[in-house]
Amino acid sequence: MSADLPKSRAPSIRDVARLAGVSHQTVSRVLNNHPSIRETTKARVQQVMDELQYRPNRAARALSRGTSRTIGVLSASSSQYGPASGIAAIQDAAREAGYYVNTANLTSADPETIEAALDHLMVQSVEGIVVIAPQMRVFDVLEQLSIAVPYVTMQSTGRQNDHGLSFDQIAGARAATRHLIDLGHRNIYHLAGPQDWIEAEARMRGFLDEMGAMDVPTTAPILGDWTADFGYYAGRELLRVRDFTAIFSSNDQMALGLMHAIRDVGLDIPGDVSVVGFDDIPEAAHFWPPLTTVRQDFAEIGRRCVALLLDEITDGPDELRTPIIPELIVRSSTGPPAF
Amino acid sequence: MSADLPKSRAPSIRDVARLAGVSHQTVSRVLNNHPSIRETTKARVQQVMDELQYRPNRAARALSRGTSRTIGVLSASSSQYGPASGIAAIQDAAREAGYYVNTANLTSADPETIEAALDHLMVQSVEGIVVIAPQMRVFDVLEQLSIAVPYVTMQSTGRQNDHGLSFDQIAGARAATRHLIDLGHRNIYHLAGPQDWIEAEARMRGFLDEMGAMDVPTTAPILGDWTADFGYYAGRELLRVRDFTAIFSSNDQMALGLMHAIRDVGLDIPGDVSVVGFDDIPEAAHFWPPLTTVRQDFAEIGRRCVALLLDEITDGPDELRTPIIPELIVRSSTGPPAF
DNA sequence: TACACATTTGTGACCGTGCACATTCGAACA
DNA sequence: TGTTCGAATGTGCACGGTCACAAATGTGTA
Repeated sequence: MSADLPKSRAPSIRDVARLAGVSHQTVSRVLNNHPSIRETTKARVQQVMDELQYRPNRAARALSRGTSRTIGVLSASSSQYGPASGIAAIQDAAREAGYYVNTANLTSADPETIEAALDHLMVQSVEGIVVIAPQMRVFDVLEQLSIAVPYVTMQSTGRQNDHGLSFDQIAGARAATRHLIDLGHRNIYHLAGPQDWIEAEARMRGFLDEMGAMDVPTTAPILGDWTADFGYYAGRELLRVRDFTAIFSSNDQMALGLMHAIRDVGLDIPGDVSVVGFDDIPEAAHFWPPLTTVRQDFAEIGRRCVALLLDEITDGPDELRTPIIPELIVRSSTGPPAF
Repeated sequence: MSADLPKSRAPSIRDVARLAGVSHQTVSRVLNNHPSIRETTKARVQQVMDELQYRPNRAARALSRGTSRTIGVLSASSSQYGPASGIAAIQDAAREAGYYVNTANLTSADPETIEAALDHLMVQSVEGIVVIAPQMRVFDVLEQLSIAVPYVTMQSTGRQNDHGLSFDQIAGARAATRHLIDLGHRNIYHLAGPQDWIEAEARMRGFLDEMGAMDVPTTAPILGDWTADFGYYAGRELLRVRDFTAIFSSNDQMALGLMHAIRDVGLDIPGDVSVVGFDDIPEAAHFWPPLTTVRQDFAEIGRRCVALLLDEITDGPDELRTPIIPELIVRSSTGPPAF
């Protein structure tokens, strides 16, 4: 209410400079804590900045140095637990590193939508992209557009030019499958995720690999859509011909729907049918029965994604690519077969 | 590979102008589709833009017009279903309106954290903020800092200067409570959300109001933390003295934990205890038993938030503030009391 | 043909910051 | 006291758009 008249404009670097009796460049140096600045000068400038409540203008900064300090997130089904925790972790990690995050959601998977979402990110001149929509065709579009910035994804694509962060989905799926085989099951179904999803593919491969390695005959996996609704529907269908004693579901939600269907027809879990999920969402421990599942640490993966991306932006080492080993959480939805 | 030498710089408005044989201002006019531009000129410019793969630079734009076309989201527990769907909806709606979204997560609720998160948003000169972290103290900080931009929240705060979008939580909670009373229950507990949360407060008030209106004696609500784990723990505690026939939980996750605890001690749902949740997360229909709950359309609320905020930014009408009426979804977790 | 007037286009400055380069300052040393 | 050299600071311009204003061009009418 004293000297600070209601200027319409926010204070700029030059306003600070004037009041501190230095040049605007000196103020800039204080901002970026340049080494050769006298302590007294620095203190004086900082005091004026406080008084004026000065905030650097991000747009001007971005324009001037040609770099935005922003990373983009390309994400599908971001209201689900997995993607959502990943996004949250990415945001926290990015903010910690002084970066900003912009997210573009994919509402469908056709090329135009993907392209539009990418455009939305590129227009903001993001310096890198984390892809949480691990559908193969997203990568097709990414490669085809020859995006000018580095990108990483949470899962390994298995392609030549792999930008993936290999959380070892295959090992996780194998552990889950092995658990069922070890319990004595020989008729095991796999409820997979949607075709085209990298995670679904990897988990399916893990299932098939383990079944093959243990010489257990396999039936074709059922392709689902990740939802509990689909799990229920698939369960009802499968139970019309009851030729199995265990099901490995590609995620916890579908497992929940499955268990619902199994109980609906009056069967017991795990007495009649064992169920294994994947992800270990926080609710899984309270399903009925508590669900045996494979824990995936989304937060850790999110953090790694950012670290990897920033490394790539600044051309760092590759050690972050060592895969994360998943953990099988055995609860009460699995047991030996009845006969 | 012809004229476009590998310039290091991205093409600017002036590059386009040169090649199209017009002034840079004309190009700018094409970009902002100014009315008085000859069709032929416009076409020519647009063709050059395509050839050059020109993209307007957002930073330059923001700097020049002093407006960022960005809104901020301040969010807590953003990996949970509710906030996550809200955020996704906000992003979609904002993008549709030509706005960008930046999110800041709150990892804790102490003033410094809140202030830091707000700072993160303000530095990006957001034009408005959607608050999805409806803790009272967040608003304390918001008011105290006298934030220079408009903000809205999904829930009504009940304060004088209300920035809330009134999804009618109280009505929803009353409907849920009424449902239990109508079934004949007279000993009903309420498992509330954390103190300080607006939603928790509103649902609790709805519960108490309805109980009072129907002359049913009330016990003090139990304050939880929204998690299934807590629901389980609270259930175990409550069941040591079994003096109730129904519980109304403030969200579905806690209801899930509750049901887990109830079954663990060998009781039947709804035979011995009825349970009602709140939110209707997609999994609720597949809980065991399928959960009676109050549906909340997070996506719709998210869209409204953006609409309301943009209206406020541009000083529009207030009709969007009419509350959304929630819907009670009756499933199988509720029934008449045993005696 | 000349004039008024609307439509279309151009010119130059400016937004706030960082960079390259120039300058000044101050201490150490001959 | 003059010289040298690194540390500290200043100057001017560039970044890529938009804005206000000026100029050119086109159109209709006397």
